[in-house]
Amino acid sequence: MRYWLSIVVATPAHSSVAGPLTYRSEWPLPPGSLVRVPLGKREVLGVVWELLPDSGDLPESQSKAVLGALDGLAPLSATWRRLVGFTASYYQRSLGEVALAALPPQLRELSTVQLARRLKRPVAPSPDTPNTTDLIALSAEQERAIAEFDADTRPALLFGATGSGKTEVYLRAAAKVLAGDASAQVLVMVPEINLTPQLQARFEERFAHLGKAQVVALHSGLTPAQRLKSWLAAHAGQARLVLGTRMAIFASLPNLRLIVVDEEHDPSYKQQEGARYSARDLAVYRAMIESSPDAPAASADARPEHEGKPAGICRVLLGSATPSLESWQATMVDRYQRLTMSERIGGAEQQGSLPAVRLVDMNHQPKHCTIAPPLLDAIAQRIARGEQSLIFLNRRGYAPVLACHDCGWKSECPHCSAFRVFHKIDRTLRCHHCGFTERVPRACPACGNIDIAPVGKGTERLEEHIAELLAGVTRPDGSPLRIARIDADTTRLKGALESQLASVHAREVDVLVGTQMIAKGHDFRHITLVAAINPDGALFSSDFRAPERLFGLLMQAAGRAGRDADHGEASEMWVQTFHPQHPLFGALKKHDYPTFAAQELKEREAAGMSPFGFSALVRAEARDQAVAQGFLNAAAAAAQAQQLPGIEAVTPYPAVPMTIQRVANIERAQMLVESPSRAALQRFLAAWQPLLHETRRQAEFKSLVRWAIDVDPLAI
DNA sequence: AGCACGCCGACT
DNA sequence: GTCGGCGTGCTC
Repeated sequence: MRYWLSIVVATPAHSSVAGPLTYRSEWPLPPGSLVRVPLGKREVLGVVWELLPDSGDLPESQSKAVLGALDGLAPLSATWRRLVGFTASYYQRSLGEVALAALPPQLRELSTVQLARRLKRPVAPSPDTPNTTDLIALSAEQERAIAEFDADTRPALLFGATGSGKTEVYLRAAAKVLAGDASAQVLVMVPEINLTPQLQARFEERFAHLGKAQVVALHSGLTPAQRLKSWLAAHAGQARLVLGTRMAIFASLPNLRLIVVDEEHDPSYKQQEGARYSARDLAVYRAMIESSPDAPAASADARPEHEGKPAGICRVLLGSATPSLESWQATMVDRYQRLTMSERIGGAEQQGSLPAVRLVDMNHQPKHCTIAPPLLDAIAQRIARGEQSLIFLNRRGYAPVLACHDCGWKSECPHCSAFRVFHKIDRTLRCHHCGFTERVPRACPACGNIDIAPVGKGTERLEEHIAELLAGVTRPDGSPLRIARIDADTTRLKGALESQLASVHAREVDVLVGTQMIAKGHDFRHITLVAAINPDGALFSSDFRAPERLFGLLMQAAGRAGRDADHGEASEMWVQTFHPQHPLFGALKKHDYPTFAAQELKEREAAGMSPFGFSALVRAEARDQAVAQGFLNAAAAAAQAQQLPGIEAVTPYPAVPMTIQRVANIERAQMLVESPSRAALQRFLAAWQPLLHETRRQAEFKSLVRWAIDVDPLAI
C-alpha cells in the first residue's frame, strides 16, 4: 500500500520551502508521528502533519519515501500541532521552523536504536498519598484567591503583592489538579533559569509523594541529554509537573490541565530571535485549546490519542505584583478573572510592612553627586546597625564612556553606533553590542593628550565610589564594612551568582551594588534599605513600555527590602530623581499599581497602543542604511499599490533607523505597522510576507543581509 | 540553515 | 596543474 503524507521539516523562514513537504510511506502514519526523512543530501527529523489523499501537484517520480518512524513515541497530539500551527501563522514563521524548534535538539540526532534504549528506562511507581502533614495555614486572602479560582473557568490573573504568598497559591492549585486526576499534568513557567532551581526545590518538596521523576525542569540551562529526558517524560505523561522557561510552552503534555505563568509581566517571556513568540500569550491560547480538543480549526484527522480520555478543561493562572498592562486591561473588561492579594503574609505585626518610599529630589542636592548625602547617611546608619543595603544601577562596567577633554574624542565602537564601556577591572574598552574589546589607550587616540577620563558611572565605579564615601564607617563589631557587586560581569562563571548570593545571605556583605538582575526572585532577609540611583532614563524613553518596566522593577526592588521585620526599624526604598513630581513616583510611594496602570492605560488608549491597538515591526539589516530602509519602503509601497487584504485598517509608517543604528558594521532599520484590529493586522501580514520575499529578490536589495517580522513587539 | 555546484587565486 | 575561497540555488 502507498500513502502520501505532508511532513514538516526544519526549513528556515527565508527559504522558498515554506510549507510542509510531501513524502511517500508504506504505512498510514498518523498525524503527529515523528519520522526521519531524506531532505536534499541529508536525513532530517520531521513531523507528520496530514495524511493526504494523493501526491497533489508533485510529480510522483520526485517524491521520496519516509525512511522510518520513531515508533517508540506516541504521535504529538492534535492540540500540540494546533499550538505550533497557530504560533507559526500568528508570528509569521514557517511551520517547520516552529515545529522543529519546539522539539528537544537531541531528538534530531538520535537514532531509533538509541531512542528505544532511552524509552526503556523504568518508571518509578507513584504512591499517591500526598504529603499534607506540614502544610502551613493559608492566609484569608490566599484561601479566597484559591476558592475564586476554583469557581471560574476564564484565564486568571493573580495580582499579588511581593510577599503575599503567590507561590503557595500556585502550589495549592497544582496540588488540586494533580490529586483530582491521576494522569493530569501541570506546567509552571518562570521567566529565568536563575529562578528555576529555587522553585523546583519547592515544588519537588511539596510533590515528593509523586516521585522525583514526576517533577521535571525544561529550560535552556539543561544539558541536551537532560532536556531530552525531561521532554520524553512529559510526552509520555510520566512527568506530572513540568517547570520551565518560555520554551516549555511547547512541551508535549498529553493531559495538560493547568498552566501557571509566574511574573507574567516579565519581558523574557517574549522570544527575541527566530519565531518571536510571547510564551505568556501562548499559555493563554494553549489553555483555551487544551480545554476544547475537538474545536474545528484542526483538520479532520483521526485522533486516537484522545480516545478514552475524560474531557477536561485546562486553566491558566498568570501571577504578578505588577501585571502587564495587557493582562490588567483584560481583567478590567472581565475577559480574565482577577484574584487580588494585597497583604504580606506573616501575621498581624507585619501588616503594612511594605517599605516606605523616599524620593530624593536631585535638583536640591549638590551638583554632580551620585549618591545624595541623606541617602549616604541612611546607608551608614544601616551598616552601624548591622543591616544590609541594596543599591541598584542599571549600567554595568566602570563608566559608560571614556572621553578626551582636549579634543572631544569619545570611546566610540568602530563597528557600532554606540560607545564602548570602560571596564577598569581589566583595563578594557568593551562594546556591549558587538563584544569588540581593546585595552584602554594610555593617551587620547585622536590627539595624544594624556588626560582622558571616564564620564558617568557604572556599577564598578559606583562600588568604588561608595567604598570611598563610607571609608570611615564600621560594622557594629568594629570591623570594616564590606561591599559586594553583582552584575553580569561578576556572575559570568558557573555558580558565581549562587556563591555571591550565599555570602549576602550569610551577612558577610553590608552594601550590595548591582544591576536589575538582583531584583528578581531573590529573597534577602536582612536588607532594610533599597536604593535606585538613577532611574530617570525610563521616564522619557522613546520605548513606550519603559515606564511600565521601571514601575515593575522599582516595586520588585522595594519588595526585596524588609521581608524580615525583626529589626524593628521600618525598611525603606530610596529613589533618586530629578522628577519627583512624576505620577509614576506618586503611585510608587503608595505601592499603588492600579493607579499607575490606570494612568498608563489612559495614555495607551489615547495613542492607540497595546492593548488598545496592535502592531508589528519589520526589521531589515544591510551594509548600507539606505538599502535597509529602501527595502522596507519598497515592500510597503508594493503593499499599498496592490491594496493587500487588511490594508484599509493598517497603517505602515516610513522606515527609520533603529535606536542603535549600526551593530557589528551592519546597518539596521525598522518599519512600524499599526492597526486597531488584530485580525486586520494578521490578514495584512500574511498577505505581505510573499511580497517582502519578492521585494528581497530585486537587484537593488541583493545586499540586504536579512529581514524579519516581530509581531506584538515589546519595544518600538 | 545545510550542502551542493561553480568559477578564480596560492600551493604540492 | 589541483585545493579551496565563498557567491548562488535547491531541498518533497
